[in-house]
Amino acid sequence: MNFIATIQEEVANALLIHFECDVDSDSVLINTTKQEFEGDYTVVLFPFLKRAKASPDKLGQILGTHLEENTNMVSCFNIVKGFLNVSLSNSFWLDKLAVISTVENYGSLPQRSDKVLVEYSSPNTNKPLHLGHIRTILLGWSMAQILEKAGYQVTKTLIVNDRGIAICKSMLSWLKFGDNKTPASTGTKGDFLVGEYYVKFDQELAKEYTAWQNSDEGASTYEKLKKADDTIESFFKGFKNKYFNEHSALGSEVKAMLIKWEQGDEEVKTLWKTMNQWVYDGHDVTYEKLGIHFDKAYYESETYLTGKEIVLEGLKDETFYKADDGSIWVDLEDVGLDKKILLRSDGTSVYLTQDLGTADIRYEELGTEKMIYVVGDEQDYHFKVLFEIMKKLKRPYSKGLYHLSYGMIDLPTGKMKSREGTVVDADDLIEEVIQEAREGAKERGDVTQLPSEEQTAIFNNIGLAALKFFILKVNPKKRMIFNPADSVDMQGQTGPYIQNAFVRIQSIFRKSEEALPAAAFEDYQMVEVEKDLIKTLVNYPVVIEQAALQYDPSIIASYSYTLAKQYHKMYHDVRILTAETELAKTFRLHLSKTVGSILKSSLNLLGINVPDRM
RNA sequence: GGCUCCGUAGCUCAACUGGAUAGAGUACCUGACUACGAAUCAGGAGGUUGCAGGUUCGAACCCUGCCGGAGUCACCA
Repeated sequence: MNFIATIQEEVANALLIHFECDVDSDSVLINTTKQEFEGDYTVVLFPFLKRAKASPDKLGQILGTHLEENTNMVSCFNIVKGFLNVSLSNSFWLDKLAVISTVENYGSLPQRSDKVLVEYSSPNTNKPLHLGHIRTILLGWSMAQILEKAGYQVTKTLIVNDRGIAICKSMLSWLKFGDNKTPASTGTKGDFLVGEYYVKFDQELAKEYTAWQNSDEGASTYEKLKKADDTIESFFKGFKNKYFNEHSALGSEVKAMLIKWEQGDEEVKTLWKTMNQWVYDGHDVTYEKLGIHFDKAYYESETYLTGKEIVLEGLKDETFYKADDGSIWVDLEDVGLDKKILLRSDGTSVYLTQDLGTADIRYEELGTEKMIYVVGDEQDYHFKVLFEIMKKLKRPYSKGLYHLSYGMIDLPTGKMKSREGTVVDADDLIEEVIQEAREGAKERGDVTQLPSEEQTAIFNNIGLAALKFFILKVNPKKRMIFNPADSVDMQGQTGPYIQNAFVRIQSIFRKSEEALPAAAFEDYQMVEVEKDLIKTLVNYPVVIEQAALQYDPSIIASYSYTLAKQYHKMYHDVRILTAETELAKTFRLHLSKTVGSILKSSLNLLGINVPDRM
């Protein structure tokens, strides 16, 4: 099947036979030939010139002739400036299409026994999901699909940060200012309702802090602790944490609540459960709208204790050490990192503790030796540390850990900040793109006769395709800029553009009455646009492997765009149902059908569905 | 300040991991619907790849130094 490897081997063979050069066939670089030149694939000759002691033209001539004579696929070749361009024969490509069109699940890689876990989303239980979450969710979902296609057994998970001081803030705030309002009583989505009280807490705290700054105590603290270059403003900005921990009335109330929670206080736990459930219900609605789900959820509240045990064990076998105040640390200076705290002096856990526990629990339950964390790049350091600790603890899965680090999404106005109210809520954004799709479709009028539920499904489909493709087409590592005002495009390099190619294909098959004849078209002489499509189809498994290996869905995104683009061009350039000959028609119908199924398959890897009409 | 990442057309992104004249989309200008769906196709214009050196047959990519931006360096998560 892999003819590229065959070409590489033959080139290596020829070098050995004709020039006594022994080269590894893997090191023979084969590129797809650029559009401007004639040929399908290109052998780069430069690396062999010195060793073969031959000019590029002579070397190319000999290699090309060798390929012609020793493979049954090369039809001709040419040499341009050190590049050997070879063309594969018409029948070679026709064979490829015949095979691809009959293979079930084309593109799937052989099944492996490896189990992989993908973690994404990781929400807090005190606010709604926003644009940033959308990127993890889409990346995680897509990555899971890709890995499954690449043969892995995948479990999709999320970790919910359901405990800690932040959650207590919204709880306390609701108790104080909530008037017993519930999602049901107000008709507000649960995550938004809880989010309101979380924000409210910060506002009240800010008020309290301002008042304190103007009090005698505040003034004397400033005089006592200010540094030479401090202004009043800069001082109090820097002092904020300390104020919250040592002086704030609200602060001490919240901390008291956290302690009650840890002690299992009935009243606090009940409130905690109730409010968390409001948020989960809200988040579930958002996930549902996005068309994604999880196989299993983990909760920090259920894993942090295991984390503590791991830390204590590590202390026993001296992987970790205890400081004078009783806090427990790990020293990672031998691998170029810092010392990190794992357990506070009062015995409570920190962020790292929880992740240690979660990983162990997952491994025990699922046996996944590969775990992929889809988390923003602001946590690059955290994961470096986490993975090093696991190595030190000699966990069996420590070699299979990967942080799929993605860049933050910026707005044209700069960074999103929840405190400044510049976040884009996921729900709003989803509604917006669907609305956009709705208006676009209404204008075109192709679907307006359909029943309204069907229309709604189509609009959702198109809007989400636009949004998902827009985010997934960008390399995850890169920071990206998102302009919600322009919302998302539906033309050009977009999700709907690709969907449209699929819809056109469906439309053809609705119109063609006869059943598709058998794939007998050996004598058909293809035109360029048709061959280009087959070339792209042939590449599908390679692209999947690459995307899986590099943890990068954007590779799939650009692949499906290329395929759609080539199809649109062919559709425009040649007639299908009214083709010149029966042979051409048969060939094009088979080609169309295969392109359609690969478009569907590749979009599916991005979490995008294809409609039959739009 | 230390460490890490980033800088490509007006804008949003590519570039097969060191290969040919750096490609797409968008916006702008032109052309193509009585032809299988125009959410389409074709053409034009748009670049000193932040700057300066270096490495080699060849550099957006590797090395060095600047300039600009982001992240991180919490007993926050």
